[in-house]
Amino acid sequence: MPRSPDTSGTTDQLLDVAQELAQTRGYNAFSYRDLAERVGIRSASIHHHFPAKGDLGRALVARYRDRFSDALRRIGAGTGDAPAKLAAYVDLFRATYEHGGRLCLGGMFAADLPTLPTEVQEQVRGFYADNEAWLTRLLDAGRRASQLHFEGAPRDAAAALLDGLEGALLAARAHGSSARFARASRWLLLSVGARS
Amino acid sequence: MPRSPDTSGTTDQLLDVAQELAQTRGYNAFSYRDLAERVGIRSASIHHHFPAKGDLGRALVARYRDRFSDALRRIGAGTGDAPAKLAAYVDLFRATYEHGGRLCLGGMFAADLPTLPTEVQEQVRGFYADNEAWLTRLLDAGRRASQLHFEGAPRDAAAALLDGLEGALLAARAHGSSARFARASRWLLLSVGARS
DNA sequence: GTCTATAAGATGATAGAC
DNA sequence: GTCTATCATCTTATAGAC
Repeated sequence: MPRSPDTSGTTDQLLDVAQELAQTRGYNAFSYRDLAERVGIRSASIHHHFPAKGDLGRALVARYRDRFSDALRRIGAGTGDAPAKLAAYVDLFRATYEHGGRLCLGGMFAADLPTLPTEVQEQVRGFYADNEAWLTRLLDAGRRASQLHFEGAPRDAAAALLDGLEGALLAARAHGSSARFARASRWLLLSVGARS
Repeated sequence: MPRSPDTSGTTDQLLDVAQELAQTRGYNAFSYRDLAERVGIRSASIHHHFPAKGDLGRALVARYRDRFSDALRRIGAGTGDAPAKLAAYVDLFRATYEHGGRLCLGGMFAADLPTLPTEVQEQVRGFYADNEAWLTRLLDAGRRASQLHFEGAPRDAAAALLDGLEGALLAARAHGSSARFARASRWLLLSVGARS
């Protein structure tokens, strides 16, 4: 009988390693050779899985975006109130930093944007759109339910929240401090009136 | 009689062009050849001004940090109240985006951090420290004077503010929209009770 | 201070054998 | 699906002439 989806296939292994390098060093600071050495095959073999580096980049953001959307759906379907869901959202970013000091792939690729193939650029914009839309809905509903308290448009607060978290990852890694992330993110929650 | 400091010397020209490329594409996505073509000399000649790329990187952040500190001093020495000074601070970042969709060099190099020579890494951390210290003082004084209104430690608000602005530049460029920056930054000002 | 010439190594990529 | 071999190009960097 067939096993559950073999997640250790070479393609997945390549994606896993490439994602780590992309989140840590950025799109332009890792090579097929870097991947090859860590996965244990020759760099030429990678082209069988991803003919061009742009194909790898596209697959990378597409998968990241899918997984992130899944996480948002899981949080949204949960039983907690808006502050709890917001805390769970923040925790997604905290976990990213704890995972070897990684940045959000969306944020990292946003920094690399003009150097990326256009299809990858579009995926990055999609990642931002996903997050802003989800956050806007959560903030709006939370305020209507008097669970959150802030001034201004939910859409603006959502943008500021996402940007704050992306920036907090950047700063936390620069400081080499998870506490630095915690301080900035705690304040963000406070600023939308999410008492915890 | 000698002219005022010749700012169009080759070294300065190289720094100017390198800064633009660094803010736009990142440290690893521009080469001595890119600089050479734009400045109109041969790439080998650049090594006379900056023997290794790390020297260029260090000079780049050092100058950026100096200029930024000057701007902070100017704002701090101004006559306005805390909300006005905060708005002027935000405007520094807005102007960066308007200047050809550039990111903050500090934020961009924070994204490139692990690929940077260690001396450059230290300068980047220094940039963050400069900004956090300056913002902390401003926020603290502003709240004591009842010109700003927010909860939590000024140091945490300062971190969140800086991170929000770095992230807002990233997002604005991804969206190709100065309005996107305006929305996020306006909300940030609102969140510290800076009525404008 | 800028040039030509040159180097060693990296990079993304292809062809073709196994 | 992975390998060896090979490629053109790019990248940082040096030596030495002008």
